[in-house]
Amino acid sequence: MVATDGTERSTRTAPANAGVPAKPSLDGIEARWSAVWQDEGTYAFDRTAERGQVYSIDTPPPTVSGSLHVGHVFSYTHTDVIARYQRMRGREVFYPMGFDDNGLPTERRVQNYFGVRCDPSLPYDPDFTPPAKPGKEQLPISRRNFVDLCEQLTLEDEKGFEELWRRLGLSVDWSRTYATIDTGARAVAQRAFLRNLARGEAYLAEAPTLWDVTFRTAVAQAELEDRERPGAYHTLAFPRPDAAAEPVIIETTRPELLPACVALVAHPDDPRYQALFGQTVRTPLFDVEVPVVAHRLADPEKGSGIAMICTFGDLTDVIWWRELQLPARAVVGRDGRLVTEAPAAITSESGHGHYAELAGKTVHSARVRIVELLTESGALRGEPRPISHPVKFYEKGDRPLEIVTTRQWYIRNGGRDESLRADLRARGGELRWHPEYMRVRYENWVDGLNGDWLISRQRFFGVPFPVWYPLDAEGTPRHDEPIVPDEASLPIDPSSDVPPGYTAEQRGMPGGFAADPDVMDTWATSSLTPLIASGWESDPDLFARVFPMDLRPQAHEIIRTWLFSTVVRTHAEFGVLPWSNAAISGWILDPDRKKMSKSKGNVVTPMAILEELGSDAVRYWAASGRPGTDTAYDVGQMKTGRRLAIKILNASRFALGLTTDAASGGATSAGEGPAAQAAGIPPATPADAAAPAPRAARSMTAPVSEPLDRALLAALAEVVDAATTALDGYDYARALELTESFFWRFCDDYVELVKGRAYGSFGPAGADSARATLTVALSALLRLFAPVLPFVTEEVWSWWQDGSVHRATWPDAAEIRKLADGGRPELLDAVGAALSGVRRAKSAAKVSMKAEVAQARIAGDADTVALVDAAAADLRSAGGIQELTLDPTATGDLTVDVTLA
RNA sequence: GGGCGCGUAGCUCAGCGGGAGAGCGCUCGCCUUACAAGCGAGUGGUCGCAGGUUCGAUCCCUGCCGCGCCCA
Repeated sequence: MVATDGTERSTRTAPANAGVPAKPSLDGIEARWSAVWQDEGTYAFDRTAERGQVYSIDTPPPTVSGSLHVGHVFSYTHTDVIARYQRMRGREVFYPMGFDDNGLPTERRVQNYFGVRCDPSLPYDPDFTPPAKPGKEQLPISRRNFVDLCEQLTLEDEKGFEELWRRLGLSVDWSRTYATIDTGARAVAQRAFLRNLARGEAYLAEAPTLWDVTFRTAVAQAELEDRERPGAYHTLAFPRPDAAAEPVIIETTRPELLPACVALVAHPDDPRYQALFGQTVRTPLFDVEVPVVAHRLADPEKGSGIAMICTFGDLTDVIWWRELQLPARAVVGRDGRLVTEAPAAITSESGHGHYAELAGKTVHSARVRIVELLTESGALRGEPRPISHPVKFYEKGDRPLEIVTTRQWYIRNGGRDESLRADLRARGGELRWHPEYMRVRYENWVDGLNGDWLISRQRFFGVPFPVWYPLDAEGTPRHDEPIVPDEASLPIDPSSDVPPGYTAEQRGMPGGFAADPDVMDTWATSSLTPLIASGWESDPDLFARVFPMDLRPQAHEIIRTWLFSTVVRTHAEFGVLPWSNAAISGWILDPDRKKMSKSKGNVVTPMAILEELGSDAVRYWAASGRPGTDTAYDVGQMKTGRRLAIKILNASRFALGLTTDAASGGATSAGEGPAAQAAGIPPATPADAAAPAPRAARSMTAPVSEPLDRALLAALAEVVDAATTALDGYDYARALELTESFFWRFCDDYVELVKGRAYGSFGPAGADSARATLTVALSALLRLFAPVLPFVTEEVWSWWQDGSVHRATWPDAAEIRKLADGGRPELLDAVGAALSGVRRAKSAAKVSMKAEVAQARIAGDADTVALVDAAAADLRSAGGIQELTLDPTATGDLTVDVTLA
């Protein structure tokens, strides 16, 4: 028969049984089914679906400059399980894939890979080719050449990623990929920025900024981390103007900032310093007069309770400087060295002399030298006292951050506006979190914001700000009058594109224009992934069908960055949440309970393990990890998954064999009995009717008459209900556990019990009942397993069903329950316990399980024994029991006394 | 320092007011025509510690100890 798409599919159309291989195997199923899914468009998004029918996913774009590790496999599997479940529930799943190629990690990788570095002052070289091997010295190249290399390398990386994802079986629509630096993403990032700017949510400000001196870029609060570092308290004496008065003693960990000192500060209630407030002191060495001021943030417990305020040693300095309106005397430059020119406040000759000793030195060297100078002058009291204290670092950097005053773009995020902060906090409350307790991470973060979101980065590979500045007659940029492009022209690069109303010759000329030199923070682009993937402003029809999205899956450590920033952007643009659900995955830990990360060198490459054990096995492990819970990398669990997959192959082969071996009653065509409905087999079409109907389907017209069969189906219906509830709550692990444990009972007890009857030992009615039950149960089990084990379930499905299991409907508990017709799940437990008792006796006697039992006597309470009695014939058959006696008079647990033959 | 999560069998983890569970491991057995990459049976835990609530606590409350993470 020819399938609807025109391809030959012999396994689906041959006479019964021919589709079931004699020796089923997992070998090669990943490649085989990935290709079929691709060819048949199994996961293609139907963009005619209405919004209510769509389930849309804001997939995390992995950073292509890194490599995928098992942590990715872990969390992406979780999302895929949900996607597959929703698809089977009848939702049209919008599941795109992005690649994050934007930003510093890519720059670093390109530098190392090609042995180059970006020098923006160089002109573009159209003939440039990178050296075959990176040389010792990094080759300086132009910005455009550098960006070309970034794009070249990330394209290769993307290919490798896609190959792995396909192998893993992600049900992504691969026709819908994006990269965070591609044309569409740049246009979205620039458009969103221009809208922020127009509404006043984006603004340019010259302000003290956390600065990484290695990368020479500003960094945002969200990218900070505290690291414990050794330091030392230095006790310094500040002389009073009245030389006779006692000097003021302060303690500082950063004596090199003494030339930047603008005041001393103590707590307003501190009795020790009441008399000093309003007075002045003079800085040692530099002899600058500074006031003693009061501020609540001065900690009376810390050091001597009085501190020096420098511009700027830390973020508290910035607060003091701003709130107390102190002058700026910056000494640390963007390169992390003390600037050449002494602050103007230093006027004395000796002050200049001392400063000259420090100028040009790194912060570290300056500290060493100033300690010597302070010691010589006598201002340093005692020895420095070593301490350990938290120091702020850029999370990707390895030198402490400095604070320098620079001009930067900011986006309002509630950090300086209580009403916006409250609104954004409320958005977090609106979002459904899985697991629920992850919400507090969001709230902690919002509550702790101390400023707006700084989005400028002084880097090369990123989305440029779509902004130029007019130059006045002296050639000085007018930062207060930025020139912006039309939205229609986006994306633009202001360093090569010319603003409206100007000519290219005017670039950099007085009266002309200059480009904003910076690029946006990667999060400024990543925060727009729901808009990039949905075709915001470029495909309004698609956008209306998929946005706001249903799900954001992501890791917990980027709630403050990715999740929060996305909420900020859509709140500003649309006044809505970007998605209704956030599923937060945990981390992968190595067997020593350490987080797996590249820097720890304990990362496992996923492709090897996928090839060794199969994708379903690895997915099984991933899906066993509870939502949000950190999970150990566990090869043993993967092996269990592989065994499960093999078991599904074998059990399916057997069950399908049982349902087709013996001649069966009716000759009706497939898909018309009630069991056929419950098994998910569609009604026959005219084309199908011409072909021989699989016998598996024929027996499904038979009624499920036996109590044991009804019990099995009743239990199955309960499992379907519970698994459905679990998946609706994003608890894929619970759903898997329920399905798996039912499946083992199905194999070990039910199938063993009905084997004889299904072969026809007790006549056609009993056989048909068993076969119908096996078929219904197998069909439902395959579909329950399908989201977690897409390959093996598709393989088995193809033996006897049309179409993909991944487009089949999710099992319907009500239909199964109807077939069960009042069957009692406890019957299965009771008969299972009886069978177990018989096995125990054989095991204890060390005889084969097929050994005959002369007599078995089963005692228990009347109800339980009656249940066993209802399946007595199957029990006798499965246990090889010649004489079965039932005693319904006992109390307590079922007991089984066995006399072997 | 504040917040959140977690401490249950040798290991990995479920359970979360009335019988302490699964998988792996280990022991013993079985070539049983679906499966020996299998099957059957068994072994194994004062459920972190100390109080409290309750007729009853692994489960709820309080405190403590340990581990992890987030935030300062």
